[in-house]
Amino acid sequence: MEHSTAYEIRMLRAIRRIIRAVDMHSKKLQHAQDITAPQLVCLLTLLKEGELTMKRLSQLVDLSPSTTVGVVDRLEAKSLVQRTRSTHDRRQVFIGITEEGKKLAQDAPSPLQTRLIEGFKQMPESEQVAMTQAVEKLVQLMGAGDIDASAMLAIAPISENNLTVKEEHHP
Amino acid sequence: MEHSTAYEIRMLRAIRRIIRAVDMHSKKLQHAQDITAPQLVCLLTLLKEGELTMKRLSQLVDLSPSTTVGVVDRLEAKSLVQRTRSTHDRRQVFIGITEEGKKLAQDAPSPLQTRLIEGFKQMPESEQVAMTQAVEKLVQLMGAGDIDASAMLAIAPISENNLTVKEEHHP
DNA sequence: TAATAATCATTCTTACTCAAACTATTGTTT
DNA sequence: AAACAATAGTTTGAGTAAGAATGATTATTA
Repeated sequence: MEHSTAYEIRMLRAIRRIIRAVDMHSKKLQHAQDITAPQLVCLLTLLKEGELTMKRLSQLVDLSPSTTVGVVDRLEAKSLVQRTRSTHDRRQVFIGITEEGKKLAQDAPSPLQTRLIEGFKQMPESEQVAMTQAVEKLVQLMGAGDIDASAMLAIAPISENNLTVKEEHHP
Repeated sequence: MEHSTAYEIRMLRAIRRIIRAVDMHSKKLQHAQDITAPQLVCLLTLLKEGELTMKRLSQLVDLSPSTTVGVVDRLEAKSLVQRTRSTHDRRQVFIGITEEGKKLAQDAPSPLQTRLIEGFKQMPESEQVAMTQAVEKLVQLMGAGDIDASAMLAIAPISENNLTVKEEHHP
């Protein structure tokens, strides 16, 4: 095991636990609200952005198109979204949220665990920043940072300066 | 969206990207080495620990028993591990690594991405510590911290002070 | 214009993941 | 000993995930 350092192993284990916790929370959501985390994330994205093509939606939720098709299928089966073929470019399909979907999305719990949210809020903001940046740095190291520009703009610019905490008002 | 702060959204997105990066790396591994990350993690655990019951293995690799069964099935199909029913307690099944499995495990790449490993090594150790602790703190917040005691002891205690980085020497 | 390339959504296959239900076995109670 | 509970492994069902292949459509090139 000469290719692994101690921190690497800890990191790997931590990542594994995060994945598991996310999945288990999703399963709980499914049981209680009849909707899973990926489904809810898609629905919230559609609520916020309006009609989207499959490709654009898959980019926004960080899923491959083939996966997103399945998620949308399940949402459509529950009448939470609907598909409309574009007339201009008939390859495209617009996915829109229904009234029923809006209702569900608006009073659904956060796709992130309440436990995490509560703990997060109780941390001093400096720690929130540090933690978020550490995780984002991890993402960058993993090469998962090939993000489209618009998404980067939608997210507050990440710089070292942010470590010195400022009050931040978001509209 | 009043239940979400800006950092929460960033965090959620970051987690999604990590999950995706891990999965994609596993798919690459599968293509190149005919073994996936979960399979390799199980194999490495068996190499290190020797024969294990299904329950113990699932605990060590942070997977549910039902999931672990599937992974072991696939490893067994490739003759990398074998099952032996216990004679003392015939409910138990011991899972052992085969010679073929040992060979593969010994010169297999790390289940963690080389890209991450390289980037990680090039960071100053203080940053490695900070990052690992931040991620572990996240795990704790997610309630994925119901870990067996030995694992907890192996991990340095996480306190707020640790986030403001100090040099740390570990034996 | 015809052939070719690129794009979008989709289907198919393989694998991972968990909870819940099920089987077999062992331990405990009455 | 019979009834009951507990435990270990497994099967089943639903969902997530990605890549490869496919079909339809649009854009580009010869």
